[in-house]
Amino acid sequence: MPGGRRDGARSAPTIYDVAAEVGVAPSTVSRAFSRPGRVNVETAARIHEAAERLGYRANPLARALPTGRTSMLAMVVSDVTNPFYFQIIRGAEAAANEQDFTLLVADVLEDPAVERLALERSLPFVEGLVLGTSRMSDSAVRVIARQRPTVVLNRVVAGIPSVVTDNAKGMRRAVEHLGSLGHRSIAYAAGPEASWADGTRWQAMREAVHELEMHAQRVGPFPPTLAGGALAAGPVLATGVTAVVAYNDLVAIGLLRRLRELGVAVPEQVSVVGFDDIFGGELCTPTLTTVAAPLAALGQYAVRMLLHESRVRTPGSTRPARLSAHLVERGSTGPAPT
Amino acid sequence: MPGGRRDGARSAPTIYDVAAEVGVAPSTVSRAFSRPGRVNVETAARIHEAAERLGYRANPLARALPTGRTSMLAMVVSDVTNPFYFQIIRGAEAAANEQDFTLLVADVLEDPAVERLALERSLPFVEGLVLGTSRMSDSAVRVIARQRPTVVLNRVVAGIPSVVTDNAKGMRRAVEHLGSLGHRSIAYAAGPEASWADGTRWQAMREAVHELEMHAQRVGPFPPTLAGGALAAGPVLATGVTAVVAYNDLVAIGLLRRLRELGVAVPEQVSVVGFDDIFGGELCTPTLTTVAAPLAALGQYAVRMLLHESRVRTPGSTRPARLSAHLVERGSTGPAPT
DNA sequence: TTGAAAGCGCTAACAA
DNA sequence: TTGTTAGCGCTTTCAA
Repeated sequence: MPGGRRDGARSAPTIYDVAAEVGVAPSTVSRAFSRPGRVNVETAARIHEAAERLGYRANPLARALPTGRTSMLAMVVSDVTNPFYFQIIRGAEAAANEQDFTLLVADVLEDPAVERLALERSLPFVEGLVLGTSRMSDSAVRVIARQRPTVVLNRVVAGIPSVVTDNAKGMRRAVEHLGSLGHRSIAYAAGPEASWADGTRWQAMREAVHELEMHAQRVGPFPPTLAGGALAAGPVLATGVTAVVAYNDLVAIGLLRRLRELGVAVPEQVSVVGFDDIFGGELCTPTLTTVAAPLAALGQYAVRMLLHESRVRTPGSTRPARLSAHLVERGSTGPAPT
Repeated sequence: MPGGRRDGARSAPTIYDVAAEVGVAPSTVSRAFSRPGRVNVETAARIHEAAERLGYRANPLARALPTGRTSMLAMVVSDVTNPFYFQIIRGAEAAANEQDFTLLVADVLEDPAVERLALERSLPFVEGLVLGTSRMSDSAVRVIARQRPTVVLNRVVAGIPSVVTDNAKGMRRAVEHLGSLGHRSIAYAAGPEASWADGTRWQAMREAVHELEMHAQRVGPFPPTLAGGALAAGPVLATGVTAVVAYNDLVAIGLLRRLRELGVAVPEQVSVVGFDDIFGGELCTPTLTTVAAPLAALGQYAVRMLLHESRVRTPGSTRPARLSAHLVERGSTGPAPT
């Protein structure tokens, strides 16, 4: 007796129990649930009534075996403790729940080996996945995407659907903001060189300063962490700029704190702008002006794309969906010193 | 042809393919993987070799159907965006991975209805669950626990295994610290009244001040959020105490910020202590002195208990495991004003 | 519209 | 130690 259940402790009712109760075939019960409309309304009613009475609940595992439909999606994030993901996860989860899917969140600790393992573990259970800032190579991503519908977040991989923040527009807003405060010479405290976001942000800054007749220089790269931000302080000061845009908020906050330790007044002497608008940006002193990425929307949109893709069974548009960012002006930016 | 796979696109190899390749029965292949040792070493070797060659991967869904073993655990948290959970989740995930389990994280948005839905959705897939700060009633928790091995976090439910922070000892440390700084009269900015942690923390403060011949008063309750902390500022100041311990870090940080807006110097005029040591406590100004809950350990321990329990198939000890907390002294506490 | 029957891929008694 | 066989609970073809 496999499963070791039918004995003693009454196991959960199955379609067989319901079928017997109503006096129809199990397949009819199955149909009544999985494709309503393909069964006589009256029969269906009796089936549902009996199911209700018996406390029947479909066993998703049993359903998944023949169909592959688990109603689960995975979201792989490089680091769950990174506040950057909070809203993204929440948005993704909301979108998944909306369509009766469960979201599996896998934390890969910024470690490619862990990432591979997590993927291997969850892949068989899920109908699709969204890769948040994956550390895998483009080709590795493509290998995954061949096995399950996949959407990548904040990165562009040729041939794979993706949803990204409109970094260019966001950076543009930041530069305009600084320009309007009288800053002419600004710096970019760069993040990991391998990062897609880093590349687009710096590129966008160059274009923006050009148009606005300002001047930009890049310092770094630095780790995308508080510590990285602290590291950036020296190099940034060395450039003599009056404002700096950091790769992300963590770097910006780290920078803020270090500048403070060095006795450099923010924003009086140097203005600082972050990127992403994570939790924490308004805890620090001064509060952080930052380019707010549409975090929740990113997660939500990615899941919707994924579900759409897996429904229509076709790769879908491969042109990245660009969600716009906006500037949140807080205390870390001010008029350029004279 | 159910499953709609066997056609065209070659579907993943199964134990049948491997069995045919090696010339043994499928059940032998099954055994070779699921209970090594119960098969001739040499046969096993040939099986593994062939499996490797064919790229065979066990289908966990198929395994789960007859056995109920999905190798998945669920962790239900009241709010994924609450920094309190970051390390807990990570600890839990690490412990799960250690034993080849996948952790499903479900965010229930502090909403009992969502919680019920999430539970309903994930329950059939998992072999056990840890309930992090569940909003459910004790009896609802017991209902769940009857269906799957369950461990509750930071809460004590009679008859259910749980792992909690040693709030009493933690609070004791905080009070001692304040006492040693010369504070004699302190306040507790309370959290939700329904919260188990809130009750034990306040209770512990009363005992500690009693022993140390200090004086304590309780203000609140306040929502366990930044906003709640801001709300607490007025009432706290009204008490005339020189130090306050907040229900948690979020409240403490909110309080810190509001005090600052009100022109009250921290720690010169009032010392503030938080609870939990979440990310953010060292971003604020001044940095936050806090009782550090063993977050990662909590998650880790909970999962280990769970796995143990589900292995031995017996409810296990129902006495809460108490993990100790320690005080992190930072900038928000200082000598009592004279 | 419904029923019978054959799987999905794996596990586990039981017998050999 | 291995093979045979009967499921796990559901879906889906095919025929009625």
